[in-house]
Amino acid sequence: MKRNSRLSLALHALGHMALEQGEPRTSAHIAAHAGTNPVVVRRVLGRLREAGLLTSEKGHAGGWKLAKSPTEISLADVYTALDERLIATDNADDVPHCSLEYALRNQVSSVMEDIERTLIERLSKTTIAEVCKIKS
Amino acid sequence: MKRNSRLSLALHALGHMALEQGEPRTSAHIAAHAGTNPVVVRRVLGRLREAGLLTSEKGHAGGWKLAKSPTEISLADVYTALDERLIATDNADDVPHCSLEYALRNQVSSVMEDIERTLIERLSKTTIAEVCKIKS
DNA sequence: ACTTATGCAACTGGCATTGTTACATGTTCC
DNA sequence: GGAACATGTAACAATGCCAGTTGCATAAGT
Repeated sequence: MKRNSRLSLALHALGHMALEQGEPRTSAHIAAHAGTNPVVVRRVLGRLREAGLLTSEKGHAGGWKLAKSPTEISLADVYTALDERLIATDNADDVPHCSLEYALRNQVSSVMEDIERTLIERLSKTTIAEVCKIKS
Repeated sequence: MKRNSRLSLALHALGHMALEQGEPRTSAHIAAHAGTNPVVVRRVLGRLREAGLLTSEKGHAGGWKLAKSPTEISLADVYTALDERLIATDNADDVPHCSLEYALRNQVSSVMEDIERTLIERLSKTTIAEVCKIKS
C-alpha cells in the first residue's frame, strides 16, 4: 500500500458501511477489500471510534458499524479524527539562530494554518452520504 | 536537518541574498549558515536557477546571485520552482477496482487541488522583499 | 598549473509509515 | 464450560522517502 493512505482507507471503509448499513463489517473483510491488513484497518478505524463515528463489537456477529447516519459524517470529521495533516508543516523543532529565518517561519506557518482552516471548512461541507451518491 | 526543509532553505538563502545583493554567495557559505551541506544547497538553488530566480557562476568569485529584484520574487515563485507539494496528495498510482474508491479519490483530490490553488494565490501576494523588511 | 566554485551521480543513514506476527480480551453459540 | 470468532494492542520487520555525504568532472579566475 502507499503512503499516507489512512484517510483513503478510512473513507473507503466508511463509504461501504454507509451504503450497506445494518450488519457490522469485520476488519478482515474490510482489509481484504482494501488490499491491506486487518490490524492496519483496526488501527485506523479505532481512531474513528474514539471520535464517535464508529462502534465496534467483539465476538460472533461482531465488527464495525456506523455510529451516526452517513448524512451526519463529514469528510472533515474523518480528517480531524485521524489527526491527519495533509498540509505539510515544516516540523523544525530547533530554534533558529537567525532572525530572518525566524521571520520566514512565522510568515509561512501563518499562511499554512490559514490554508488548513480553509481545507477543514471545505471538507466539512461534504458528507459521506453525498460522496456515496456520486457512484454506487 | 528536518524533513521537507527545501522550501525553508530556499527562502532563507534568497532572503539573505536580498538583504545583501551584489557579491555572490557560495553554496559552502550558505550551507554553513543554514547548518546543512553544500551539495544540498546546490540541489535546492539549482531548481531556483532553472526557474529564473537565481544565477550561478563557477570559479573564483563565483557563487549565487539573484536574477531579479527581491520585489519581483514572490513566495509562490519559490514554491512552484521547487515543485513542492505542501498539500499532501495521496499518491496512489494503482487503479482502484472499486467504484466507490474511485469516486472518493476524485472527490478528495478535487478539494486538494482547489486548496493548492488557494495556497499559491496566497503565496503570490508576498514577495521576498516584504518578508525581509519584517526583521533584518 | 593551481585554486575555487558549481554540476552531478551514487551511495549512506535516519526517520516515518505500513505491514506482519503474536497474544490477550471479550462475546456469542453450541 | 468450551470452541469459534472478532477486536485490542504490543513488538518487530519491511518499505519508502529524503537529507546528508562522498567523489569526481567541469569551468572560471589568478
